[in-house]
Amino acid sequence: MEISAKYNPADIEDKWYQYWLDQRFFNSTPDHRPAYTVVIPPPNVTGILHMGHMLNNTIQDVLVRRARMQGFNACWVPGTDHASIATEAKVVKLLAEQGIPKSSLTREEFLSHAYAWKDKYGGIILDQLKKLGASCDWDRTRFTMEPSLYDAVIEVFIDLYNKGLIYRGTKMVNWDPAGQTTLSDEEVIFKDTQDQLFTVIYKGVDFDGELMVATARPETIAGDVAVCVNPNDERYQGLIGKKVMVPLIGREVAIIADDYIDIEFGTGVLKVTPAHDINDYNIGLKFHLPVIDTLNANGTISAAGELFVGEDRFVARKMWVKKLKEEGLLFKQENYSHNVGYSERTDAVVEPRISTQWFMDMQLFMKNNPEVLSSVMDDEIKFYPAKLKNTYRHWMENVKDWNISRQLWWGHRIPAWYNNSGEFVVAKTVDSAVELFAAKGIQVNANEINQDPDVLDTWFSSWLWPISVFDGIGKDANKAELDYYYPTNDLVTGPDILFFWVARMIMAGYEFEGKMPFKNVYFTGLIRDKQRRKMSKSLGNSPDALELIEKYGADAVRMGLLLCAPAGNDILFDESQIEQGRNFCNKIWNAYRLMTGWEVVEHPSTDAANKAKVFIDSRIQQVLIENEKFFAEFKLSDALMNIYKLIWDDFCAVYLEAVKPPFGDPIAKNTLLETQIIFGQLMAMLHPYMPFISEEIHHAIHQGNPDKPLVISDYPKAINTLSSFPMEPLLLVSEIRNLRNTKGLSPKECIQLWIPGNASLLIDNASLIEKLANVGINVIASDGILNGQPILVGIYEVWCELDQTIDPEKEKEELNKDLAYYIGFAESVLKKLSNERFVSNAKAEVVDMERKKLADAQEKIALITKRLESL
RNA sequence: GGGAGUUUAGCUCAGCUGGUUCAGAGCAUCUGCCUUACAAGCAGAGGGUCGGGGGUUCGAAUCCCUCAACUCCCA
Repeated sequence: MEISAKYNPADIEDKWYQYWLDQRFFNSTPDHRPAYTVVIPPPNVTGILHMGHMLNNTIQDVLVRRARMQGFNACWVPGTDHASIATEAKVVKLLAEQGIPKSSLTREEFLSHAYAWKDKYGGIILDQLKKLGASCDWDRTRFTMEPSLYDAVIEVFIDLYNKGLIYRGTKMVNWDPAGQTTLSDEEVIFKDTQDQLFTVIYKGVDFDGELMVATARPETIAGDVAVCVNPNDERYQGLIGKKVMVPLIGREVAIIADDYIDIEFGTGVLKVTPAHDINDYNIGLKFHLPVIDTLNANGTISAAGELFVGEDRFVARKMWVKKLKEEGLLFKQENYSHNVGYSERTDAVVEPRISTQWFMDMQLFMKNNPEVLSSVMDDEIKFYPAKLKNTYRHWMENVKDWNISRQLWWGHRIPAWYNNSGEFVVAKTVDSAVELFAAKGIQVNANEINQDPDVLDTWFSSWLWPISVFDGIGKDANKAELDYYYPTNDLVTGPDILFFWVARMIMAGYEFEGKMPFKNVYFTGLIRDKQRRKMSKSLGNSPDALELIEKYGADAVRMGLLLCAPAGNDILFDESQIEQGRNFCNKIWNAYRLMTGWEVVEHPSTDAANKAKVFIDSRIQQVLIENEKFFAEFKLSDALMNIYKLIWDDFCAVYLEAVKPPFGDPIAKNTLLETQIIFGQLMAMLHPYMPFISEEIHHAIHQGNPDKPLVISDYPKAINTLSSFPMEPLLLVSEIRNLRNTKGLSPKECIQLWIPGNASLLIDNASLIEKLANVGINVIASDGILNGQPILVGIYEVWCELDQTIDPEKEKEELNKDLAYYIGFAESVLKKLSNERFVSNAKAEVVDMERKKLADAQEKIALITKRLESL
């Protein structure tokens, strides 16, 4: 049967994935083995797979598959997040396109639309992850709004409220006029924005003259309740306490003084608008000023704004400017760049707004749970890369109360109940709410109280994820399962959700379980294009993830993504990396193809094959040892590169070439057997990275009937006792090939080589050298000198038969160059060694090493000198 | 405005607490090869004052100071 010279992943990947699923290899139930647990960062339920997901989930899969092969009870829990504001925004948009405004719908109607949307698109992304090879336990798939996880969120809210950690309060919050909801501080993205700074004239009421006030937001002038200067500002000393007229509005407001004012900024005069700026709000509190809210929830001017009522704030700004100009009240306008907050989800400019919302008391929370910070700082929870510890600490030490209520419908509804006079209780059901009212001495009927219409921040549910996926919250908690899988081992996620999610999972872990949620956090980088731009739809630089898999195969995509993905570094994506992955698959495929073509015969292995086996065994051990270290530090790219080189350079280029019989000849049965075992080991090492092709080869070399499929086979273990293979024989091979290249000799032409009798490292491996370099080896006396081309290998000088006469001048030139280098080198080492302070201060090993370096160099110098003399 | 980080070959990155001939890897490049596993390949080669300057040290890519450029986080 002819086997294709090109590896064809499409034939193979679906077959094995289905097989793994059918055999339930990804499923986990608690047993006697130690658990290895990963919870997936739940993607948005209606999301589709993009490059970031692929990177993130490939990393998780590598970790999970490796752990599974190492004998852990590996459990990777998949699932999706309801993504409150993101999903609601999508549904609202879709309905609007159908001509249905959200405001025309009842809560129930809207939710049924939202669920319909979720049922249609929900979980697509999980199926896409299967294409990637993700070895999740799909029976454990969870959704943050499914009943039990919903209940967990509600119970946690009630619990925290009863502990005094959640409160209802009125303060300035971030308002998203597009989503028409409040946001947490983390959901506000500050961006440098080009605006205009307007200098507006405020005429004096009880003094002659006027004040110049600089503002970027003239549309909020109607909300001015004072103007403020710095008490130390000489320009305005006489004016404090006097009054000015609010332009176009005609309200008289006082000139007050406060240290907060920056004398340097603008004109040194601030218009105080408590409803629309947090700093103004604080000044307002201090001076007991009224609050005039001139904006509606949707960002249009409210009746209190008096002018341009109903216009959007940005339209109104232009109208204000025009009108001020007309009235001669605009002194100047200039370009101005400053930071403006945007909604993470809707990208609308966020408005500061005074509002009554639910908050979590972070001060108290952190006081109750000091481990949240200390566990990370003390490396009980390890961050990779560790530099993010600083960021984490900084956030933790400055964290403000968490606004957890959202004016949305898609989410976990806040379990608070209000009576007609605005009093409230927090209870899971209306009945218990009635009882709680009664306990407070308030008699109400169930139909007299209303549940809070708002829902909770998405992150208020996902912060429970590592616990709630095991049903670990609440009185019916499945503690046995939780104790087995929790704390989870590794979390793989992006640094962009360090505060949103990682920090809060740590908080929830300690608050509700008294334990960390995970032991290690691996932060991936962002995927960017080759020009370091972020991937985005509008730039069109984001490749379709599934198309890539289709074109190159999942193994190739996985390898391409991981080749250059150290923790915390951005990935500069380029399709050529995936081509490298594909080429590697092809290389492996052809190694297999080579083996299938051999006829087998019962005779002993060749000596070259035996030597090659010693070589490859030692290399495998070396890589296993190195990779254990790499994995311990989450250096997955380095470990992969190590395996790549092991397979390509050591196995294919050296081992297979050495055991390969001459064309048409059969191979010794034992050699083939050993080759298959070695190939199998290599595939096992590769399997976490490239699961499909490794499984395919594993089955193929066992004639389709291995003891166990690779996915649950043992990961090869390092044996520390194996001695290493000397490098000299392969160096010599390389030198001979180089010589052939420079002299234009065909690789087919066998050339004779003379090796001195004391060069045991070379003589022991003569058969290997002969096979790889196509030479015939003759052993001569150690001090014999022959005609021909000398080659220096380590400290040995070997001679190569050449028909071509060599140019003595050129030869001398090269030898002199070498000589100069070694003499210089020896001198520097000698200088070091004759330095009293070096010998006394440096470690003994270092000094010994230097002595050996000197000895080797001197030997080489002698060799070169001898050669020069003979020319 | 505050904080963190980065700067090593054309590109992407390794080089841990200073000391293996330490200046490395992969890719790219160049040269020669259609050598019956693989041209998605084989063999070989050439690339760097380790951002600039200063200092500590017997010894600095590595530690300290300073300047410059870039990135991220927070307000």
